[in-house]
Amino acid sequence: MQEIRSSTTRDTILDTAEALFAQQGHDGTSMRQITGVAGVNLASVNYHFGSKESLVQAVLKRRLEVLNSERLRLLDELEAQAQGKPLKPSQIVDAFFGTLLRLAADPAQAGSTFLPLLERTMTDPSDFIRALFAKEYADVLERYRNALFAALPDVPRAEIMWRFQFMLGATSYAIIGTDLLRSVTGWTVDEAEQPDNPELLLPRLMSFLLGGLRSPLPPVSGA
Amino acid sequence: MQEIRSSTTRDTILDTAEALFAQQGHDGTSMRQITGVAGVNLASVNYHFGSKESLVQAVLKRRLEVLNSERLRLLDELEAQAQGKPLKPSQIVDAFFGTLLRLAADPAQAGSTFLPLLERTMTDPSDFIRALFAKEYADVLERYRNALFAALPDVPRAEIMWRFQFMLGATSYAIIGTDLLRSVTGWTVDEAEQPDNPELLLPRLMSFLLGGLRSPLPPVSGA
DNA sequence: GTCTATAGTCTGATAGAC
DNA sequence: GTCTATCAGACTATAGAC
Repeated sequence: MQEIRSSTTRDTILDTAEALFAQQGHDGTSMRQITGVAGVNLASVNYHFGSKESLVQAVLKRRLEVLNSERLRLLDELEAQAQGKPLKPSQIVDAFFGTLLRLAADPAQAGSTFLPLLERTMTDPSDFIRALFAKEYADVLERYRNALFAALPDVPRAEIMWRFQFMLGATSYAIIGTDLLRSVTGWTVDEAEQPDNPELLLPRLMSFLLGGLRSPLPPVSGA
Repeated sequence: MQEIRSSTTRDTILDTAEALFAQQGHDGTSMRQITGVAGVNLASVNYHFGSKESLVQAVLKRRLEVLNSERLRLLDELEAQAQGKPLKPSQIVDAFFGTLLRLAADPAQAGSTFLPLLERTMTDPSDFIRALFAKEYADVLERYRNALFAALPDVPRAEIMWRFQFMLGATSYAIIGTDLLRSVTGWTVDEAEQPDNPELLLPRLMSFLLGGLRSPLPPVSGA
């Protein structure tokens, strides 16, 4: 499909735009700034991507494809091993949310810049963003939803959906956590650790997510 | 300080801007659009607020003051009742996060429009937004942090901070939950319930948060 | 206090030379 | 494919009449 050694200008634009969008949002970033920092011509964005909107989509899509295909691959693997039996909730949670955090440790995927961007974009109500997410997430969410339903047959499905939503939020804030709590609250981690190191963050998050997922059902769900 | 019966133009601008910011973000909303929808003159924003940036701050500040003073009031009340003994984690969590969700049910505080705006703004890295949050949240977070430390003396403080962060995220996504999961995933709640009814949502969230907060510590924290 | 008119700057996009 | 030059429109902010 693509020549092996293509890509200089196009990828430079993608990388630069990704970094700037993460810092300033796509609204707050002009094409002039992107091309200026990238050292390419202003017109090249329109030549390669057609419009700014398409550039935003391309930036997101490049990473989402990697993220979600890895999630699907892991789920395939787990289900093959289980041979038809339901998976353990912890396996599902790790495959979905752990994959996201492990991506943050992968410089090849620009994890440390892409993940804050992903988080900010998740809550962006623009139509063209919502459309992209709906498309990119459709398969993965369908598969994981069914896996969770099978893993937790006694929990009402509406409850599982809500808890999935809560887990999404906790994970999002885990990703931007270092920035957010520190800047808003001035709280500091007094221990000698790197809080943005996913090897430390992941077990913390997993423990929290599984505690929440398995917690007693609220009175509401006693249908 | 303020005349009892003042406020038409100024409050109309605040209300309109709040609604538009929630839908489109403050970047994506122009003063022309605000004044157009509000039916006031373009120049009146600068007259009443000085600049667009100040208007954004005023919109946020108006609600944050109500939210956080209620949080402080509840904590005062709880601590007075406890007479020096540590509070229960569930009391603290409900006073902090429950107050946020109960605001969503209060039409007088425009909860259903303000809360999505709050969520989107939380992750906005603009300096003038961060400065506002730091200022508005300083007291509340200091008080609640200490209450949690006292309530959970056996849990390492760094762990408590992280779990607080995770709870913030879960709550944020609980607020925008109806929109997010539904539009991105197409998932529907098949039961006959109003998912955005906080009387149903609150117990669900509380159950999840407390399950996460109390879950076994990850190996990391075995310091 | 409210308005009109406009200054001054920025935006995304494109036509056309090379 | 890459560039310059530029268009047409949007923006915030303000000066000044009423």
